[in-house]
Amino acid sequence: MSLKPHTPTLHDVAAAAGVSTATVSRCLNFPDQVSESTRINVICIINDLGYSPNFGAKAMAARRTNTIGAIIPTMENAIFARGLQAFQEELRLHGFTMLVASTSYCPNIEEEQIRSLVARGADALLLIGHERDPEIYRFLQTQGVPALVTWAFTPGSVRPSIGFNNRAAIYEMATEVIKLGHTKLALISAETAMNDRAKARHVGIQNAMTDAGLKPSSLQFIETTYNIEDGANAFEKLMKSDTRPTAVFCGNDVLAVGALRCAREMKISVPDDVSIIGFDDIELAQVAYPALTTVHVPHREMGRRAAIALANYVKEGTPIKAVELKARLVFRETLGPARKDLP
Amino acid sequence: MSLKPHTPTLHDVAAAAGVSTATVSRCLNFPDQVSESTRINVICIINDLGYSPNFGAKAMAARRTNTIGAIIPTMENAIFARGLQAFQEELRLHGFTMLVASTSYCPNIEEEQIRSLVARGADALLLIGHERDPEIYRFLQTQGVPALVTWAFTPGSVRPSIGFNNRAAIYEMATEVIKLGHTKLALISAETAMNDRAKARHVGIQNAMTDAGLKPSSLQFIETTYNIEDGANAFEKLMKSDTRPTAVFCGNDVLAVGALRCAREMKISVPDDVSIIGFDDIELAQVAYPALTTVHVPHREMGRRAAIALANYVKEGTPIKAVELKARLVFRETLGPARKDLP
DNA sequence: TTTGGAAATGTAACGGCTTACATTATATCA
DNA sequence: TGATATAATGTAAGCCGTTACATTTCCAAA
Repeated sequence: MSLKPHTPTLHDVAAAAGVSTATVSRCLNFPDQVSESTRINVICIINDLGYSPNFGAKAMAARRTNTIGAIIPTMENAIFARGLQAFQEELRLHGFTMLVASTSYCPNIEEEQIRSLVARGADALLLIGHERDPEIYRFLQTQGVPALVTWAFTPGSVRPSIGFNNRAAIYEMATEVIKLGHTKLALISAETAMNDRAKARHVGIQNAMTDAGLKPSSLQFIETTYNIEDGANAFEKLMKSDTRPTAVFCGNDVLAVGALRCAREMKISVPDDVSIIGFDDIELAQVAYPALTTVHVPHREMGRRAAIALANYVKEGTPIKAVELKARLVFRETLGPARKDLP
Repeated sequence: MSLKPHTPTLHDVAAAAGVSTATVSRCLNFPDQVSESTRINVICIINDLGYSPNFGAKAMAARRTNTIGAIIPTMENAIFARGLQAFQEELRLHGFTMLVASTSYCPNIEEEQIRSLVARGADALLLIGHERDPEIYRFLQTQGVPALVTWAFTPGSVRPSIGFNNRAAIYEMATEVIKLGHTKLALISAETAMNDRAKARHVGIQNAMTDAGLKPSSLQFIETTYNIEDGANAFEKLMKSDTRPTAVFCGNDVLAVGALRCAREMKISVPDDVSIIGFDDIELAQVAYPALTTVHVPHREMGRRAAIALANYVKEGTPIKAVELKARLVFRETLGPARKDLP
């Protein structure tokens, strides 16, 4: 019912400028193919009329959108924001626009979003993690839309990815934790269904336990969604259990901060009574009190590299090479030696 | 150069199904106008072929996209995330899709994003705050794209908005602060250029000071960008000045948390030595230590209402009514009485 | 059997832009 | 000055859906 007051089109501009639509189009897309006088004239008219090219028509005619879609699990916490920011900035340097969609960690919504972005003409897609219905990969195949997986790097995976080895990273951290004398470990994880990163982290800790002579089955494991509140709840449960762990790994910093808050409320001292370990190293981790020991994920670097790879692929057809980045352990204040005086 | 393996089109489906394109189109958009046998047949073929309608073509033909754009200053902190989440959820209920773009608080980028979303066929736009180049409003006018302003409610504004009165909210908080004996106040603000919310908050504090008999000019005022780091830096500067304030207002919780961190590093006790007040009440505020006294902004409600208003406007032409929501003061631990023993 | 109307389907114009190809204007050189 | 290369512009055929309108099919009632 919106009273569209006839949006100006290329034709209107062309008519007003006394040139053909082709010339106007060239003014916009290949300015140097047009004589200066014509160009200036046309540009003025475009401004006067408030003309703006219709994206749909343009995409259809050019069979190219210069748009790359990014589908992330959530925007509600900063975990993906930084990587995405870098992704976007780099993309822009290459003349691409980013379209974001979020899935709330739900595979169905993710599928829907993928279809939506493809329909919108995304020239390529950035996806988080490998694990999804093969049907989706097939769909992308038929549509001819390349997809790059990031935030994960699984050695030997079929699909190229730019990310880090989640398993190895947490393995390293767990090993350090165990060295400090911790034997009773717990993990507050994201839901592992359709989440290869979460699975890898789970396995990584278990591997470290095995290699250190601990029984991996003794790892207390809670799956939850990714909110501060959830972290607090899970932590409380852990602390009230009769096999209270001395070190609690968290699937991410958000969860860890929730755990930290809960510890404070319960008057449990961190790290004296219990150590808490995060994952991601978002800003929150430094601000938390005590500051969070965590695994630093190279968000920006991942985003940047992904953008370059995708841009080059779309523009030049350069094949995408898998890149393994390194996650780094960051020791701050929430990790300490295991308490010995407990039962 | 991407080897598009001929994306299937409506024609392909029609040919394969032995029907006309119109019938296929109807199967998709008005299934009940098609006989069941035809429909099933067509749907199967669609799946086999992996057909997905081309958004651009669809938008052009239907002259409607069912897409509403949202342009926010930043995704890097959670301030807008929650409101947007609610916006999106509600939009979805009405059959609309949301497209987000962020501006890094830069007017030029905002303009660019507005044009981009309009070009992409957004049926309407959600904007943060009133203040922007009038040229942009004119552009939206010619393009026939309605825009709704949110996150702000300025009484008597020409343009309808759904938000809260930034000035009044902080006025109320400042009045409480002054009641606690604070006379030396400071404000760490976002840049106020082209940011009516920031301006309103500045004015609100000054109004409260005036009304309480304080000189508004004594308010120490620092403008900065919106990162934790910036909050810390600004706070440090304030604490090192020779007119050290006893209460520091922050433009948002992110800045406040930065200030808090700095205070900890400088061994300044909060709230004994200095009070810190945030704005927004994002999750961070509860997690901070000490927990942040702040102004609770009804993010979700704003998002929801905005979605309803916009959806109804686009679908039925229902005029958009301005709505004033209430912000609420949340007293936690970072606000205390002014210290009396200081010079 | 005929007939009228509803249901199902088909036809084709249209939407706004790009671009290959054709045409015209301008500059360059012998 | 005329021939020719080059720059500038124009023409018109798509791109892929939707939808008004036309046509065909089907069924029930007469």
